[in-house]
Amino acid sequence: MTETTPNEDSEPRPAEMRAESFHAVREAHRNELAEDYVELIAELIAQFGEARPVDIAARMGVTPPTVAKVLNRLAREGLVARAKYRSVFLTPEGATLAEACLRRHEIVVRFLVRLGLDPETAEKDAEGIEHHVSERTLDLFRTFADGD
Amino acid sequence: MTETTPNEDSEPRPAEMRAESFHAVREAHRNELAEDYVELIAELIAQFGEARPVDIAARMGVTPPTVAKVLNRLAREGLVARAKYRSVFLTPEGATLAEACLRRHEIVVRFLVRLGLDPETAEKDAEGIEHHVSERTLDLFRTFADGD
DNA sequence: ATGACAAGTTAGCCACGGCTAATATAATGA
DNA sequence: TCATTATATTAGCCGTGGCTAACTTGTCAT
Repeated sequence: MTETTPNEDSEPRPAEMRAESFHAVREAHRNELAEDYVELIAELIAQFGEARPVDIAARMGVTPPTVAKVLNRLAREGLVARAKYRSVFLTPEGATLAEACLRRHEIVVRFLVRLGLDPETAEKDAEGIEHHVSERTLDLFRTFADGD
Repeated sequence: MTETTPNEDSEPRPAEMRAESFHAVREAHRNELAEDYVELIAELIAQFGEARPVDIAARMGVTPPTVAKVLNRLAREGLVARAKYRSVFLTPEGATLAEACLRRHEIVVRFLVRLGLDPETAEKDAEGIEHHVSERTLDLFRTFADGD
């Protein structure tokens, strides 16, 4: 069975097109955590004037050492600035990313609520969905949320 | 920093509620790859009568050794059955999971298309979104896709 | 029947993001 | 002040899922 060509009438998506989709998903996963952190940091700063690892940990639902590791990566990637044993701040790039994420998050939540979902579940689902929504889809979401 | 919600003194979500959301997302991620594989294997079997690692690799966009590793995990978890150097098959549990995934995938795609997205992008986005949609949201998607 | 090629596996590397335990620093209050 | 507590970091473990290189097995044609 070495045939690579399906002889059925229903046309399945070509293998390399599929591969592309999964590539995109893996790509999204790599950015996902960074976006969640940056978004959260922005919120904490807005709320408390600073973002402490202990607060990040509580809200992300992980332990402080995990936060430390991730923050190191974010710092390495230029999204976050920090001094040892001090609070975390966003670089300009980090702030830009955070803003974009917040906007996208808001759109997804509003969309889901408009669709009829309770705000609670909407928040939860949005957390997972927001990183996998293309620009085109986001536009459709926004339009729909804004009143169709 | 500007407020993220129209109401300035609106309560931010409690920390542990947020943590719960992120927990759910991480949980989803752990199942995600398994679901994608099982779904793909089901399709390959339907199409060719068997699922070969080399075909899985091509469609997942990864190398054969990666496929081998993941298949080992799936076998350990009882989703997949296999003999060395032979094709892969689904256990009853694997088949059940695959069926559920295919259904969900279909619903998400139909929903996105109904929203106005081109089928191509719909497929891509669905690949990422489908694993993060709660039952409640899926119901709403189905309803919207089916008529309205 | 055998030799060449395709396919599958194993070994071994890496980065990531979880964790616990131990340590270092900061902040607080008696 | 200084001892205690709270917070942050480091060290070190684990599983996962990428990869390449090397090896084994299967398949097919001659």
